[in-house]
Amino acid sequence: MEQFVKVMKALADPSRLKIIKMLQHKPMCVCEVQKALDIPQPSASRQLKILEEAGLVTSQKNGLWVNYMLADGMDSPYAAILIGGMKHWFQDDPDVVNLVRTLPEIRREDICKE
Amino acid sequence: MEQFVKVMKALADPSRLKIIKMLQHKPMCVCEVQKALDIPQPSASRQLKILEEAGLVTSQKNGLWVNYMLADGMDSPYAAILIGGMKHWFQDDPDVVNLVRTLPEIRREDICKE
DNA sequence: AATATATATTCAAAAAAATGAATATAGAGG
DNA sequence: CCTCTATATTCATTTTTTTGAATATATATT
Repeated sequence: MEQFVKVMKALADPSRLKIIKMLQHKPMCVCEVQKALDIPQPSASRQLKILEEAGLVTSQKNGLWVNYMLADGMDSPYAAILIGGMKHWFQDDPDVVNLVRTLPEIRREDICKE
Repeated sequence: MEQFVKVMKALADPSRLKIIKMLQHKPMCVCEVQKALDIPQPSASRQLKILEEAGLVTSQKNGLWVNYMLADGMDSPYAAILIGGMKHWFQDDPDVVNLVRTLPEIRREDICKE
């Protein structure tokens, strides 16, 4: 029940939902998320951590970068069903539509060196 | 997305989860919930309201009593899938097991007139 | 080793949510 | 109309989350 509550809390936030919607399209590093949502870097890092601790997202280190991607939900039935549902939900949300549209332009090579 | 967040927040609380687990067995009025969870009456009322506003629970007035029961989720796909999942989840949680075991003894006729 | 960069953490302040106590409302019955 | 009872609401307080700013860590490069 504790783990379920953790998943619910992680998903009870629009920024984090947007992150998940973006990760449905491609893995992203912290600075890409930061840029896409136009939030400070520590904030992006924290949101991703919350999602990861809920089992909704996993990360993979690659040198200096950390790739965050959707979890498969194998270890949490709660995470699994929500990740599944979210594939279809919010497709028409204006914010999400916009975000996803700008996604191809968000590339770490262009963005993070500033 | 706003509605989804509301559902997540409603479910991010152990007391409210327990209420849902109880409602899987029978409709309950406020004072039954109050007694089952051993919480103050206003607290029971508020928790039920939060669940209702999230579309997870509906209510039906019957004279002085208000019957709360699980929603069918017809108006919210989010609520629907969570209500569905929760039929199977937490079945082994000690708190839930105990609660459900005491449930037959919680009857408004015996309890509320005090 | 020194520097640069992507990410993470800490800590204080702000915002949001939960709780308890008191009180209000609404319907039933005399 | 008055009272009783189940439920709802309000308000002040406390607890929990969130946020921003500053700083720390880790890895790559020179």
